[in-house]
Amino acid sequence: MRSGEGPGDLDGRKAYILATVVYEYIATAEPVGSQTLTQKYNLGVSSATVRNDMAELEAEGYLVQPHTSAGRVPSDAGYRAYVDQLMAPEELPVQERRRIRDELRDASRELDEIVENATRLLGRLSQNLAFVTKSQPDAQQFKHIQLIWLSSRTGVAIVVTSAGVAAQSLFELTTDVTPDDLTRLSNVLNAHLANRMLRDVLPADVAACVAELGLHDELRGAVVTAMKSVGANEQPIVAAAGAQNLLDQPEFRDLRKLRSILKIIEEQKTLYDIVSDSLGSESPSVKIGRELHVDELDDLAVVTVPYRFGSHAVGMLSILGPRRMPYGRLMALASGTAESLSERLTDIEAI
Amino acid sequence: MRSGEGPGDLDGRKAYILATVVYEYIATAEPVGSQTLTQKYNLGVSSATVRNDMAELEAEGYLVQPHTSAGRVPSDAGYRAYVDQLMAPEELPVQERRRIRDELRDASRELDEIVENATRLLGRLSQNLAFVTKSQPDAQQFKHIQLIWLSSRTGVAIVVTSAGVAAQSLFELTTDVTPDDLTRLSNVLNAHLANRMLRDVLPADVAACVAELGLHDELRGAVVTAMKSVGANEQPIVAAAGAQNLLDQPEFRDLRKLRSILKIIEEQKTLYDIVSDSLGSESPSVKIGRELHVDELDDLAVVTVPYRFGSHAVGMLSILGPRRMPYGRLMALASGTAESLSERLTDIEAI
DNA sequence: CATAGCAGTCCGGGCACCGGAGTGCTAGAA
DNA sequence: TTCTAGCACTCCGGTGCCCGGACTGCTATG
Repeated sequence: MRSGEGPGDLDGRKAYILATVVYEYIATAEPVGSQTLTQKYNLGVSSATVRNDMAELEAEGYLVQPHTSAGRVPSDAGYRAYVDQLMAPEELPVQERRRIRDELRDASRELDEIVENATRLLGRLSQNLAFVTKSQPDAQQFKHIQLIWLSSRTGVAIVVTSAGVAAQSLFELTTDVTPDDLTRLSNVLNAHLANRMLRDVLPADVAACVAELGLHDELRGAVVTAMKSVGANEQPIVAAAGAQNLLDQPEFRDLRKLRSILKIIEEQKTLYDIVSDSLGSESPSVKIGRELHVDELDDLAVVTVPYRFGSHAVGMLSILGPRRMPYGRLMALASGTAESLSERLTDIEAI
Repeated sequence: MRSGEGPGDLDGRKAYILATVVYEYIATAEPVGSQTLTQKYNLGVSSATVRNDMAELEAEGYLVQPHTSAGRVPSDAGYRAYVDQLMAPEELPVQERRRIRDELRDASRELDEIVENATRLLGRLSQNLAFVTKSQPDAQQFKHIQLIWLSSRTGVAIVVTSAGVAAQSLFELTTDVTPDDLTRLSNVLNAHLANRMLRDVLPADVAACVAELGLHDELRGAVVTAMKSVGANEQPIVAAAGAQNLLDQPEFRDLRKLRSILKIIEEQKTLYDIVSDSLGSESPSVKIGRELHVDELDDLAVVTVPYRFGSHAVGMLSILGPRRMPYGRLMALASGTAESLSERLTDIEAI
């Protein structure tokens, strides 16, 4: 932090003015001037004084001016200070919290579908784009494997993990097996490996099980491949909902920008990258503008909160919207939704 | 067909003029005037004559004028006549056909993923929105069921159909079963029901199998539920790709329109409805403007072609774009992609 | 250190204007 | 008849201009 900058010099009035500018800009999407401020908010000083403070805040990097003789707009640093220090944290009204829970209640029993419903709900409530990312599969626990006999030299392996049924994988052998072989192998594997973390299951463990039954070593490959394939073909982004909400925001007037953003949403990879470093974190995080490290998303921001399945954080629920988003409310909304989602998922696990 | 209208009066020159107007408008997105026409195309008559013909074509409903003293634009009927009678069918160049095949070749082995890749490819090549719908699951063949024992009163049923592994369904019982019970029941079910059409599998059939082994009738419910759930939780739309391409078209200048279209794409239900009546059809179909019966999609059109898995048409590949789309090329492109996709899928089935 | 007043800047909406593209109609030629 | 040439008329849309409004920064003063 350079001297002369940073939170240190956010004394009472200047801090309040910064907060007010951010707040007002979030509400109106118009650059805010000193006069608007003194009129709408009870500052107790004149507009000239506010002007001086705003000039300082600009010099310190918290505000920027779109052009001379325009009002001020927050910079990334301005939003950051707002989120970290100035903003009053919001709570979700009980009533709304209940509504979220209710909406998630009568959803299906399919894991992905529940998560998807939560995402759609969040997209609708937040009036922004909501999306959800699953954590790395190797942070999942191995629960169960079932090898299914199809013909004497082919079969399907189904792997169940702590995140639900997760992968099926065809295999082909050069030697014959019987349905019974596969059943016995399934049982041995389950007995030996159940509840281990997936990343801790080594090919050698599998080989041991295969050898124990005197089966051909080929099967080791089939099983290992199946386990590897958990998550490999699984999309990191389960669902995204509410893209059309973004159009309402004035920052999307520019069609070219809109186009590249739509592309990013559709490709999903970039979205995943954005939240990937918060994956597994237990606390909400906010990224603003440049902090996203994606040129096209310069004036957007993302709020990310974890959700749990049982006791583990297994994924993140995020809201993508204009940098000028109501952080307090969206954070409360995301947290509330994630909480209800976690509860719902945990109910399911209890079966 | 009312007298005085319809293809009947599309004699040589007028038909040619209509075709040219549609062609030109598709290329330029500008209303076409009589002069442009005589200059760019070799009509052999003067612009005045063309004007007269165009006035007639307008009276007959094939063309419309955005406003007095503007050129003409095709109506739904105009496009329809173009597609059905006037347009020269296009073939995909061998080279392009090969490129499509190559792009699909090294894709994954997961069925849904292959289909999704094809959709993305089609979106990219067509520069429009591509999406894919699966046919009703009860048009699928039952292949295999596996009941997996989790605890003495719970388990998972996995149903494999001709469209690939399709559903898993948890069940809970009030009486105990052994892993062996489930394995035996799986075997009996497979022996009795394999290769039947899913819709022809009756609860009574399942009950017979359960009774044969002297198991509790509860299991019938579990199995039937699992079979029902094939496709129930499956999204009718597997993938949609290329929404951002739509932004390039001048017809999407209107943000409100764009917004409602995005919403429709995201919700998917409407997209499904649009193609649902062609599902299972063996031939390509085109729907133009009002024919879609969706107000918001008034000036869009859809091209739909079936793809096969083995010998059955199991889904439809569609392109959604402005009504002013290059029908010939897009139909060729969609057919080509569907063909390569079908081949690829059929290769897989051979395993 | 805060304030009042003032001169200066810049954006953006509104308006009038005009050129261009295209039409329909009528009268005359093939 | 059927086509063509010519003409008057219409309407859109881009351009340039102007002006009001909303700011700011600066300076002088309490």
